[in-house]
Amino acid sequence: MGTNKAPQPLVNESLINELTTRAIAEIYPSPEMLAKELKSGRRLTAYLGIDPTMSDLHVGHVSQLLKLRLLQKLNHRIILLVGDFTGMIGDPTDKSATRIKLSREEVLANAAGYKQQAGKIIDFNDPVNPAELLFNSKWLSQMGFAEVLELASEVTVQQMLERDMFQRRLKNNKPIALSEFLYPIMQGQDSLAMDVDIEVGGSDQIFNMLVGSTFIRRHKNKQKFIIAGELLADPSGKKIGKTEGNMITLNDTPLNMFHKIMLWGDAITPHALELCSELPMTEIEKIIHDLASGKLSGKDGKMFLAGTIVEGLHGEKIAEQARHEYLDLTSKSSNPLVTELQTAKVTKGQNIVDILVESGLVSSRSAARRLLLSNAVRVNNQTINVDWLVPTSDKKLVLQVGKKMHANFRNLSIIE
RNA sequence: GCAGGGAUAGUGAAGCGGCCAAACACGUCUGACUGUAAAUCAGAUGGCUUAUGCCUUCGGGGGUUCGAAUCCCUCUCCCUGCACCA
Repeated sequence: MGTNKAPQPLVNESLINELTTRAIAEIYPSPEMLAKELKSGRRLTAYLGIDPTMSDLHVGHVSQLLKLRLLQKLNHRIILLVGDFTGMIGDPTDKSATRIKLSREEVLANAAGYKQQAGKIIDFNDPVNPAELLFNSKWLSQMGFAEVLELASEVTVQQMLERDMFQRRLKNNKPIALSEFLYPIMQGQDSLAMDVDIEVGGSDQIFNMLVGSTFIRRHKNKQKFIIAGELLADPSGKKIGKTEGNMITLNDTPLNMFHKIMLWGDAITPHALELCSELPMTEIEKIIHDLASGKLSGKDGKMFLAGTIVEGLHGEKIAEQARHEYLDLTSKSSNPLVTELQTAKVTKGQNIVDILVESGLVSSRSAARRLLLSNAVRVNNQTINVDWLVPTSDKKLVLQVGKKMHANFRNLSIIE
């Protein structure tokens, strides 16, 4: 590493404009100052930190990764930081209770897929300006108590307590672990250790990111810029993807991703296009206009959204294929024979209740019976009841529970 | 350390000796309607070889009782006062 000569930063008005205005919640100290810095010709170092608390990155990360991508295009140095050390403490942001600490093993396991998934958006293999992957345990695990105290003295308890989520917990008499106060300090130390100029993050990270700016100002005597992106939400402010089932990870298959996006409310389309795609803002304006005038239906708008997001991650060809498979899967008449269905082996005469449990589609026999009673189970698109047994004639059957997710389908291959 | 209060299913929260597998709300799942969207309406939501049957659940353990989520003892954890405090 580091044998290449650092590339010369580009000054591209439209990219810089995109970077400083699109999907932005806040830029510190100001968008203008950031734009000015980006045009200074100095090569800047920017980073996005992600705690490996989950095994996969999700759509929420896309807009921030796109910010990094823009910076990469402008030839600035970009870093994806895996918070393998901080992840073991747990960020208190937006948590009403102390977060459960993760074990070292869990953290590393979760971090494993990040590079590959983030690689769909930022380029780790660029010959001239590759993105870098760093782990913050590298410096945080080396710190002594004296250094920690030194940094801790630069942040006041009052500043910490200003945070809503701490206030809420104080009011509700919920505990606040002292280690949670140290979280922003560790994140600030990340900025110091990498000597960054820009930190990219969600608007929920503003407090933590500002601590880093404070440290940088005091210790490096320069301004660290903060690009705080908007969080994906529908117009009523409801956050997207908070529930497990609707969580779209960058590891989802294209079809799955396409389908999950189609389950979002229609109202999200413009916001999601702005955040999660690279579609030019002028195009998005047009979509908004067409949606408002009725020229584009809510459904078609969302189809477009799903196609655009999947294309951004997997390319045009695969996106088109996902679209076809989705249409195929959802058309009422066709047999839902799609690629990549999981297979379960069954024997002739086997009872449907057993099959449902053994194939992992439902968690208990009681649950299976309940679903059967409510007409939720289909074989080859035919609703079946509790008494159904594997027939002697067919060789392959498609079993479906409910009509929602791709994951609720199984190919049944019958053995003698 | 002392004195009080609390721990109930995914979450919040009722229940305070039998009618409790446990109200209600949220969430989740399913059905209808749709665009396998949203909204709305309806049902379900511990498990079991489907049973107006059995088993396991109300922080852990032990007891009282014909019978305990409910009473007593004890342990663990949390909260609130008071005391102590580098």
